[in-house]
Amino acid sequence: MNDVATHAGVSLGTVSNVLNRPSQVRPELIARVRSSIAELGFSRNNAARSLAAGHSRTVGFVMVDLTNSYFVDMARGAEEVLREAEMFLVLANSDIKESTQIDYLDHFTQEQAAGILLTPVGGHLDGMEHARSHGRPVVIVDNDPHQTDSCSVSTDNVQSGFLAAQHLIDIGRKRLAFAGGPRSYPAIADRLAGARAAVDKAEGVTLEYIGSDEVQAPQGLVIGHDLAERDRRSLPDGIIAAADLLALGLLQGLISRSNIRFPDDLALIACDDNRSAYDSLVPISTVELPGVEMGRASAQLLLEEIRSPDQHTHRRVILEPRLVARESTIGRPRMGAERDVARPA
Amino acid sequence: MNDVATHAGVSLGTVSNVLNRPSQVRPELIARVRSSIAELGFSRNNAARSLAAGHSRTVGFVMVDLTNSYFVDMARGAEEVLREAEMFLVLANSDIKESTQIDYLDHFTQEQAAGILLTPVGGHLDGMEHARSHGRPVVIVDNDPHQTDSCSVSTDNVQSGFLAAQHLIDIGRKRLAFAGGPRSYPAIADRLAGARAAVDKAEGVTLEYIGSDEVQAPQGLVIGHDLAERDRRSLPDGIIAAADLLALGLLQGLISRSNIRFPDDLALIACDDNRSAYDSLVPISTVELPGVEMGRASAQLLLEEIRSPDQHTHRRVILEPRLVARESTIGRPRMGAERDVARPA
DNA sequence: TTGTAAGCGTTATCAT
DNA sequence: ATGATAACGCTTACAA
Repeated sequence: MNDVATHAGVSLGTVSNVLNRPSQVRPELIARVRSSIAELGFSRNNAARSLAAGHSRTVGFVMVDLTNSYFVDMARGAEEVLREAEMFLVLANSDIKESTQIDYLDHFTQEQAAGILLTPVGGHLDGMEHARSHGRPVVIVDNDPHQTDSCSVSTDNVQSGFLAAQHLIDIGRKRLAFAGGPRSYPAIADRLAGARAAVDKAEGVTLEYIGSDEVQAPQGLVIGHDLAERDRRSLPDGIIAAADLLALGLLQGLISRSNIRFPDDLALIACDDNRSAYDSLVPISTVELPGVEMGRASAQLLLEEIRSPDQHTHRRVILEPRLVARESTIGRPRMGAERDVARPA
Repeated sequence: MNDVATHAGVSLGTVSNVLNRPSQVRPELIARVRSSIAELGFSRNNAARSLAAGHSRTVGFVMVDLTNSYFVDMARGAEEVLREAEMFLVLANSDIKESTQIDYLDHFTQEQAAGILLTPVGGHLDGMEHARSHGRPVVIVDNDPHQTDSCSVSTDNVQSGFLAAQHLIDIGRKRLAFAGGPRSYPAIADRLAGARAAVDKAEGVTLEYIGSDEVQAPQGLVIGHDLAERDRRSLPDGIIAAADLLALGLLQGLISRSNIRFPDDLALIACDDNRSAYDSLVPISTVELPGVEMGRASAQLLLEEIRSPDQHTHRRVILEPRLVARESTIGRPRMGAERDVARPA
């Protein structure tokens, strides 16, 4: 920047002003400085900026699972609002390891990050306090810690389960099942509770619980295979899967080992939407989590705290999920002359 | 750090030495300083470190596609070797947008990143030169620019296609098809060329090309549906899919609309492994890209250039893919008494 | 409106 | 082995 000043024949301060407060500089000088910058190929030094300013223009996002589109959507949402604020979002993969999460939290703290977004591994907030105590605002995402001195943005999992079950009830299903576990995981427990609430509210509808120790595709496949063995009368006519990969596996397990048709014989709906799983066979209905909106909301809360740390008061934002009905519950859109899917014979 | 020095009753320089060169400090003082650090809850300021040192200890990875496990594997591999070197890896999502890629490249440059890893969007290297000219080492990943002043790490796509086709030939398939496009995409063209090479080398084996404008699941589904319409004699007995999601769609399209059995009637193998797609139905054979190894290799090249910028000479590393035979080509492992899969009637 | 100069918290180079 | 001290390149008063 010194070189630029010399080259443009102005002082260091003026160059800084051109960069940060151009309105306070004579147009003529602005032009001169700008052309010097271009000519010299000058690039600002953020280390120096951060040191002088006391914080960087970077927000760090410590993420649990990069391969899940839900989280990537959050990153997109957050990036969008940060970009408007002329800040950058960088990601760190905690890879579901608590110690890695702490490492990155510390790293962003040392980097003087403007703020930190955190999807806590298994709800663990360790390391967050350290970041806060060093002046780094933190927003908890996809997790509602109920009790904490940070803002948080999460989704209403009870509502997810409720919407899913209600949808099945609305299309006339009576014998529902909720598939997925473990129930010790709050998100799962909440969804189950929501489903139960919807069922209890309805007349003559039952809810069966089918557990699993994870909610990935393989567990779904196993459940699907098990269901395929059942005699038809004991089969549920509507299933709520705790997660979409589980639903995907379940669907495939059932289709490959039975003649059960979706949604005619069985309607299937998932909670949570990892889009990568849906481009196939029978598009699965889902209660979609508002990933992008969550990202936006968290970035906004973060910006608020960054800009006015004093008058800022923490908030817990809970966003509502949205029902997306697809073929697995409402069947094919009636247009065109395509053959039915999932009807092998 | 000044506070620590005062608190421990030593000089600033000594604190710095305890942190960076403890071997040159008397054990007694080390202990004293360390306990002061703990007591004061001191956290280093990386902005200051980077400013003084001329570079940070952070490597930036500008990634095209976060939701693909292939790239996330690279991040894991790179992270592993960087961690040993006491450096950090942070990720930026270019989201397949060239302008975003450039933005992040500039950002990491300004941040004085120790180095940059780049999976170029559509092979575009714009912005890289700028980073280099400002002293930031860059390693190109998953792309072989043949001509450039950077190290690069890529996979041998021709070999991918070759291995896939050879595997089908080895298990006795004669009428092969290669599915996927567009051929203007180098990775696809190379895989096709490799497949062709294997076919040409074999006796009495033919290769059909089935194009598509993308290699995602929906295109696979369409191809699968089309194939289901064919009369059985004109059907290939072995298919190489240009990418795994394409293969997944293809498999599902075929299973849902025909009685074709895998691998009995048709053997299916994919190039490229996005693991998220494989936990289902018929596990699909694939020619796996060595994501983790690529990440490790790129980080190593980067470290080399970071540590000795002068005597460093650029290298192009090309890693070999690996055949992973699964059920879609070699059938079920013969153990246990499980029913056959994919045999609806 | 523009220039001057004092930090920001380290690293690294000197003496000691 | 330790203590001073000069950069590092910017931001931000404050002075002109």
